[in-house]
Amino acid sequence: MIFMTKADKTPWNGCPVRYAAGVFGDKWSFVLLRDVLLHGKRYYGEFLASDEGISTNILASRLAHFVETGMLTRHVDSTARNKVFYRPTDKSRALLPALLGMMVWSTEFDPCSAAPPSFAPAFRSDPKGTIAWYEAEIDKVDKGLPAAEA
Amino acid sequence: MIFMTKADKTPWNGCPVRYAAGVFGDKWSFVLLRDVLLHGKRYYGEFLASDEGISTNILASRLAHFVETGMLTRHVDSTARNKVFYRPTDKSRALLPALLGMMVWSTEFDPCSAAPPSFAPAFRSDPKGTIAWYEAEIDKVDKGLPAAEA
DNA sequence: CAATTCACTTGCAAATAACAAGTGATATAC
DNA sequence: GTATATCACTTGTTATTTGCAAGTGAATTG
Repeated sequence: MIFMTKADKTPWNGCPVRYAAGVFGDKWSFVLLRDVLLHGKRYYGEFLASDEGISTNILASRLAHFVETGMLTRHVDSTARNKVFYRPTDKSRALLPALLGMMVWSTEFDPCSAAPPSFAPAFRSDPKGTIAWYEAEIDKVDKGLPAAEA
Repeated sequence: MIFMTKADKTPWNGCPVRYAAGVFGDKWSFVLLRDVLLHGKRYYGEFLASDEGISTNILASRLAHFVETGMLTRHVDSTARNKVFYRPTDKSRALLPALLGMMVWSTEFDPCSAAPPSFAPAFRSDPKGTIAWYEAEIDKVDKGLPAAEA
């Protein structure tokens, strides 16, 4: 479990910010959420292949943590049983608004931002519509996955 | 600098999620942002006193990182020159929407959440108004601070 | 002017991350 | 049907980061 110190015997005793920090408060969780929610990645091998170069042990531990915390569910690919994929749950999908909000912030303050200039204005003028668009993309990806199997 | 690995020579080359992870993608940054933006804390001693029990070296390094990345400015208290306070900048204040979004998410999914039940509905029905309320609280706190001095 | 407060710094032990090299299960090629 | 390759991890080792305790020097208080 991320986030437990001496002064913090009870895991996070109700503070929402600390709860969030416990679930995804580290850099690799950020990029995994991006890959799942924004880039349509589902397979272990896809996560491993992303530009940041996460190492296999860290990837495995973060995926396990996300499964434990109900952010992802793990499935064996029924058409290729040596492959494994992870699906976002309602809980992780519900982070989309916050994640998009962070991205708007980054595009505003990162001088090197490579986000399309239309993104921040679009989100600001119609946040619900923008979120709905990403939700629909997630649905499309998940429709293309093999039948779920624990 | 947070977030540099072998495969990541150029700091974050444009990805907004990675930029965000580099600036505040660790658990202590989350709670410091909470303390500054939501709890009106400004002084080194106030941050140190928060429930989580951050240690002095980590606090110093995180504050320095926030100053480097333009999230906070450091000031010597002109009425007590052995005390130091940190003010949020426009950049950190601009994170309020994302931070509040995370908190809404936490209150929805943390079974132990101690957030007032009115918070999430209030934010959902009037996000701009809720954000404006927190902005105003920040302004109030900053008005009470001694004259800025580098 | 002695004791205290304050914002850090330093040193060290423990935890975590990064990297490299397996391992066992499944899948593909012949 | 067997050899090879692919896949999702584990394991082991080293490097980096964290956490804790104990300073340190400047400024303040008594």
